[in-house]
Amino acid sequence: MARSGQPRVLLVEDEPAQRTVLAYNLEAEGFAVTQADNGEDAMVLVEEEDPDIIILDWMMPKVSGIEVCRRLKMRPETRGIPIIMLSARAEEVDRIRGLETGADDYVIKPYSVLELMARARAQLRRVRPSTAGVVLEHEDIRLDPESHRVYRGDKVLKLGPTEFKLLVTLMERPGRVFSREQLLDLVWGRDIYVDTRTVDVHVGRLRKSLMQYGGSDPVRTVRGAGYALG
Amino acid sequence: MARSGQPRVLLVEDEPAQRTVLAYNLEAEGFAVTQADNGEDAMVLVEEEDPDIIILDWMMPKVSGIEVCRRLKMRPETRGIPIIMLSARAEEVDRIRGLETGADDYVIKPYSVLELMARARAQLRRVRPSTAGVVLEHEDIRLDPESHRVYRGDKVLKLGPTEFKLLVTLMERPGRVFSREQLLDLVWGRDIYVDTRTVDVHVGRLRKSLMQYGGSDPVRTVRGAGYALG
DNA sequence: CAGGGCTGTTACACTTCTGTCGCATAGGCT
DNA sequence: AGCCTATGCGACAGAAGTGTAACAGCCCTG
Repeated sequence: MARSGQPRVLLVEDEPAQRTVLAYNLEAEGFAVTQADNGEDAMVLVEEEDPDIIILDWMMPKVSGIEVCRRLKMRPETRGIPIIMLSARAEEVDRIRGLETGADDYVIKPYSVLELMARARAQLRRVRPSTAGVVLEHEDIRLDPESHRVYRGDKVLKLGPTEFKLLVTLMERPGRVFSREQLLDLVWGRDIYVDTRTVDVHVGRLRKSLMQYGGSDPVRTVRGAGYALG
Repeated sequence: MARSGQPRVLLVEDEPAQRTVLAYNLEAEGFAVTQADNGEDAMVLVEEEDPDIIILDWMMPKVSGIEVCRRLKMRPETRGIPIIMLSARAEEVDRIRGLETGADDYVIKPYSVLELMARARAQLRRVRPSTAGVVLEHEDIRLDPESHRVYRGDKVLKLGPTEFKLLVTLMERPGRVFSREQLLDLVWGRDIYVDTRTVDVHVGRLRKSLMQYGGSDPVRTVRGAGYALG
């Protein structure tokens, strides 16, 4: 099912203050947030809200996070929902157990809110395009996120990993201008510190790749602002 | 309110040397910096300057950074301003997080200035993403902030960055007369030292660009007052 | 461990934009 | 009309933004 609009997140955390801060940040990030403070409610809300992603505290009264996770990953209809586990303990044992229960990612408290946001987005990105099965198209460029292939006309293009992510980002909103900072954010990840000029270089490489069999340059440079497709 | 120009940062740090270094770097990075060396002044300056982001030292005389943060996050009108907390040691970050002051990010001293800049920019981006998907229109001129494109009739116009920002400003309130000083403020940014006559020149350039395919002059000169659209 | 592909940075050339000046012209006032 | 000030506009040097090649480091794979 291809859904648009705000991605829905189910936030399960028993500590009210932490939950509030996280909810605030998630909402600022563009998520529609549903909150639960225990595992039982969480199980119900998964049904009702059908979230795109779940952020789950490990330690909770009644039904623990790990138990919620295990149950959800057992049921076929909820298995596909990415789960990020929050844990207070850093021991490797926990990490392994968390992943064994099927959590898709794992963040240790105290975490950087930014990091958590980045991971949530990454999970979402991972699940969304493929479940949607959408092929992105713009003019004569076709991009299949599932097979990781890019076509121009009837030719298959060869792109590097960064070029690919860059193109995905641009193609998700053709025409929109992305600043170098936004692109760093979306393509490289928000907690990576890379010179903004690097974006230029990769855009250059992407251009070259897109035109490897000829054709016009589909990437528009907006001086003083950034880059856009078309 | 859609603001353009330099992002404003309120830097609150009681140690003069550190404050100076940071202010210097922030300014070099394009921020308009307001400084405070204690929490009380900070609270006042938040009102007066309405900053886009606050960088806040944790340890300070009188009102501590934590307290400032807590107060600001409590009030709806200031809650949206991102706050980056500076803390002296890693363990303290835990405590700050434990206190749930609601800071948006934390940076541990000694920090890399580069990192702090990156985080500040990231926060700014998070809050001020883009002027919503609205297309500004006035008579036969259409301006799409997202794609950074300007049309007159069915022709795409080519504008320079300053001309574009100038036009955005004028189109946000068609008919309103903006003084040269206001335009400098809105388009160039707060404390940029530029001759007011420069506005004339850019208005001239904007006029030329808007009429590059013919058409009437949509910009009205109000002698002794400024410029307006229509 | 050598080779290849990819990445991030840097340097340089090139283009476009910017701010200021000087002078022409228009508008308003007495 | 005559005067004075505000505005328009072309020119220009310097600044800023951008494209690209070159390079060194990294992580693979064979």
